[in-house]
Amino acid sequence: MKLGKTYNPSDHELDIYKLWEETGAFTPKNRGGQGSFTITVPPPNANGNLHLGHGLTIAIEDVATRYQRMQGKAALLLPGADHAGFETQVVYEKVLASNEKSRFDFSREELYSQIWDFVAENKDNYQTQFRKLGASVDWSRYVYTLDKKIVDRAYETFQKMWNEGLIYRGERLVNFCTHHGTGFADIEVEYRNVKGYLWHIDYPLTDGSGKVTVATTRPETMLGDVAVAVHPDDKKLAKFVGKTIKLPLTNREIPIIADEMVQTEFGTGAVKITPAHDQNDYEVAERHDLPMITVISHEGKMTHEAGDFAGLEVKQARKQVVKALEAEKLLAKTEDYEHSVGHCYKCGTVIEPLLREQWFINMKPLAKEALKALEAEKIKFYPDNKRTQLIEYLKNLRDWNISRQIAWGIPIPAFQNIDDEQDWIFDTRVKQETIEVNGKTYRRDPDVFDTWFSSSSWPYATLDYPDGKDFNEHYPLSLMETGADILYPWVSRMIMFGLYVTGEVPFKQVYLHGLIQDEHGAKMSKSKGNVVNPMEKIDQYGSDAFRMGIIADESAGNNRPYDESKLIGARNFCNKLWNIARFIENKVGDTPKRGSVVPKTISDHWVLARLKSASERVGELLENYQLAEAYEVIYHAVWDDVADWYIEASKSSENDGMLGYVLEVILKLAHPFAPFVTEAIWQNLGDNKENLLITAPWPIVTDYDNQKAKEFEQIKALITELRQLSKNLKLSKPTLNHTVSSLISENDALIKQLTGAGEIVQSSSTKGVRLLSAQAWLDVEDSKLKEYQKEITEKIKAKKAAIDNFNKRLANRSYTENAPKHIVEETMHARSKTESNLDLLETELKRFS
RNA sequence: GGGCUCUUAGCUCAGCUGGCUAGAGCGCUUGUUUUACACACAAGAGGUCACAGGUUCGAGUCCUGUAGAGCCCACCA
Repeated sequence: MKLGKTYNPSDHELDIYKLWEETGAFTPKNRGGQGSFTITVPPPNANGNLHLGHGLTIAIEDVATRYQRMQGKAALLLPGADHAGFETQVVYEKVLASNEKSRFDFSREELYSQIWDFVAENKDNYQTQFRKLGASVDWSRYVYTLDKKIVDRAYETFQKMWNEGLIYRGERLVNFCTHHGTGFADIEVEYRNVKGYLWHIDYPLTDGSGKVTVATTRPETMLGDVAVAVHPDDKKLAKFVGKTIKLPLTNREIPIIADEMVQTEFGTGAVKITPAHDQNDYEVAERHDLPMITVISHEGKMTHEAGDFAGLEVKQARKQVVKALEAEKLLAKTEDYEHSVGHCYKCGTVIEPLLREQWFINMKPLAKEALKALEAEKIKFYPDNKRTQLIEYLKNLRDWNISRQIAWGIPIPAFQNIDDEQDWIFDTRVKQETIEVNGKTYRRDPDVFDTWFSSSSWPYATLDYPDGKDFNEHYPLSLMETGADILYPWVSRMIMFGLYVTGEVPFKQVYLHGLIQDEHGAKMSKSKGNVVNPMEKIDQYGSDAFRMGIIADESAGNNRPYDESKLIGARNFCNKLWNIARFIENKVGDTPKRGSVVPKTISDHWVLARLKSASERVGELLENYQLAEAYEVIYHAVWDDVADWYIEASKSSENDGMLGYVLEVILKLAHPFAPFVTEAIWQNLGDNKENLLITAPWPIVTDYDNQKAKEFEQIKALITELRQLSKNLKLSKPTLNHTVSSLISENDALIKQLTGAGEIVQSSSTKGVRLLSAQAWLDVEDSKLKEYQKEITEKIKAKKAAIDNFNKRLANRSYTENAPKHIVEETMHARSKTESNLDLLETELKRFS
């Protein structure tokens, strides 16, 4: 089949992907490699579109997987999709809003089934996009986070924790979004700096002997104050401890207590204690056994405890309280004040710390095991500093609130005795609202799990823990590759859960990629309109170009701006591969003679040397996940070594077996990065239908004669020098004289081909310009030699500087004595070579002047 | 307050265990239609590796400090 002039990705990509899929190429199968290689793809939202980060994830994971597959390992890239509880419900609420409905119009069951259908409608979308990216995932193992096996694992884990006392239910301060009506884990709260005020309020002592001034950013919470705290050693304020205060705007009397948490130098040195709405205050109240008064409801309104202010929105209440205090002349001062306030990461509503009953996991024991594993380096991190970072995080880990008050998620398998609030039991009959156990009636907890709770089991749940075949063969995973931003919420928890449930680390390596920002380094966001859509880029440049372009800038852990020029470079590279194939097809036909590789010319030996080194180097780099560097090595092996040198050289002396072989090797090398174009070529050349490139073995390059390879290097240097001189001296078809170089005479056709030299003759004439790379002279008219003088002078200068450098180093006895022998030898070699070049140049200069 | 990064060519970045006469892509300059490719070929220009010290025979690479940029965590009433 004749290949077209340029590679047009869209002509091939769909067919090629279909071919892989239909032939079962993605199914893990050991082809002689050592063991298995396994990655579970971090599941994207089932209803969403892939963004650039997903594109990068797939590119990295697929390159690694394809490389390992070619190493003969049973390679598995396992795809999945996430129900993404809260995220998806938020999206669906927007859909409802556009139909002038809200979640309050439906029961949780109704909502759940509506969202189920909504997601089902959009699920194909993401699968199509994975295919466009060329993800070599095994679709037969596709897992959805609401699949039975995932839910079952979540329930088992919950039960195990319950039985072992790691799960507790308690009324604690919870980060609550009053707009979305659900609590969050600490880690999900987004803190932002907010300009506000620090209000100083006078609290009169009950005995009338004076006042204590407190400072607060939230005056409305004073209605829920239960004490005022001062530092026990505070020189001015400690004397008030034990007295009481008549709390303004209420008729309550509250004590003044001493607690070390108070910082005397901050604010007024006296802190109002509102345990129901502040984490610190909550802890103080626990220590001092104080009551907790809730004045803000889960809807963000003041409760009946707020007296006259009941029913007001928090913001309104704040204004009203300030006004009332002013009226009573109790507002001592209002200062501008910037501080950090928790916000809902979806809607931006200020997070209210509210007292709620929720399920918590005691994280200490889990973190302890994870710390042990991390400190023992049981998991290799790319980059390693993320491991250190995770260790610090785990040392200070707090308990995890896993209850969410939303519909879309996995129901928590816990039921409460309707006659005894304290009596909770574990039961998985969550489809029923009430169950009977031992003659008692229990009502289901209406909440669902935090989505991260079930995703924490991802590595083993997807592989059919505990007794599935996959679990046996593929666990622990070889690699967990994901965004550095979910190191804490996901990676840390997978490690803890993996250790807790399976007793093993869930993966042996972690690769964390950074964020792709826009071209100016700003975060991409829909609202800014600076989002780059990977699917559009694939349509524009092709899937391979997208993959390589996005990887070309990648280094573990670092954020980097999106750079389209890299995609363009990669697109050109695909075209280069295509045209190499086209050239070779013209020479040797559709069926390159694989297997009959006999290197004859020095360029044959040389290209084998280059390809061998590239193949080995790429292997090393990929084992270390230095993807951008591996890509660069392949890029230059293909473009410089094969296209610019080997193919050009072949035009003077063709070796069809070699051409076919060289093509085969570069297609294999490039395949992990550019799967479509390489497979498209492979399929076009000969009958490869039974023999796909995707499952072909990684090339082990055939033997060559190193001496001959080196000879080509010499000729290469000669050619480069000739081209340089011809260009600088504006020569056309110059004659090259050489004395007795058999290398030159044997390769005169090659030299002529690549330099446009006119004649190459063996002669004793030393007329013209002496080359540095060989005992040869380029025949140049005397008139042109004048122009060359300046260049020689400059070259001489550079050589002298270099020699000075070498001399300095070699004169230093500490260097010659301490540096490794081969380094010193290299230096000496370099010096003598530079010196002889300098000699030649100086002789030349003398001759000209 | 704590932790972690980053600063190398006009732009975006590599440079892993110190040996560099510092690399790549894109851009730029000059020339070329040459048995596939102008998404091309050939030849070039361009950097005191943020700064200051230190360790070392030798530092872009290790250490300390300074300046600037960023990310994350924390109970900033």
